[in-house]
Amino acid sequence: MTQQRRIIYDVIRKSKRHMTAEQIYREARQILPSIAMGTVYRNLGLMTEAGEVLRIEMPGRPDRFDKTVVPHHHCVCVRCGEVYDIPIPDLTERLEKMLGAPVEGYDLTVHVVCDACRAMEKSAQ
Amino acid sequence: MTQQRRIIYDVIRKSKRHMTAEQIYREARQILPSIAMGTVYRNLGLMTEAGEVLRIEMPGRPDRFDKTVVPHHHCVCVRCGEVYDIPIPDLTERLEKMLGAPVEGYDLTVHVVCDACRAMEKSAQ
DNA sequence: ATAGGTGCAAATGTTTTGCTGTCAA
DNA sequence: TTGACAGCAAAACATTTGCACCTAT
Repeated sequence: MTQQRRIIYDVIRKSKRHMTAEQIYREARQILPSIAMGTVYRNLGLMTEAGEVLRIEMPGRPDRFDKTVVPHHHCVCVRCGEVYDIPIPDLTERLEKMLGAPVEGYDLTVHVVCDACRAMEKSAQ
Repeated sequence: MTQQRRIIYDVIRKSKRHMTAEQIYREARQILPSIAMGTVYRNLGLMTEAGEVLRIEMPGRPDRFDKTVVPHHHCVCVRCGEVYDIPIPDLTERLEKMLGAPVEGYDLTVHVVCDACRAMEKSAQ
């Protein structure tokens, strides 16, 4: 494990949010200014393959990375774009029942208005 | 409605598949060789906004376009990448119940091995 | 010394956009 | 005739990759 990889991992582990590669890069540069974007992407890919972090993919948005590697679901705020974990059970069996065929997996992103944005809207009106 | 837009729409309407912009472009060029990729994208965007076609977005794959505009779900074959409609009911209420909060919408793509690929695998072994 | 990782820059794939000219209403 | 749209090329955006160099074993 190189210095760079350790820094990238620490950034992800310390963050309460689900960060994009760009955000991780900016944080990592605070610690090691010479680190390159390519190195961040390369290590994120390797760490994802190794199961050390979880890559969250959503249509039309940059990937985000999660320190919690057990499979779980996410929602995205339609106002601010922030991504959060949500406590929803695995739907594979349900989908197989509805579909009547084996399911290899699925992508699910729930669109919501997050608490912060809801509070803001309430105070604004 | 311009000649180009009519052609693009016809290509989508006549196809049994869910085509990418690239595929639509290739088909359209058979009819009007001077048509430009930008024109295809521009019209796909306009037609999507107008509700004339449905844009199917999936992480890491090019968008696909569906002549069936009523909201419904799709699956993607993990072998060949082909996209199909699937008959699954709307999950909004279920998600809201599980989440205990309002849901603005959601993206769901089910990963499967399609019939064609399943048949191929069966005959191969 | 050597296998692998780094930094840099260029390429990738998809999609959008600026601009100038053209066309259909 | 004029506003919308075409064609073209360049830019945008997220991400990957080739390559020469470096660095820990």
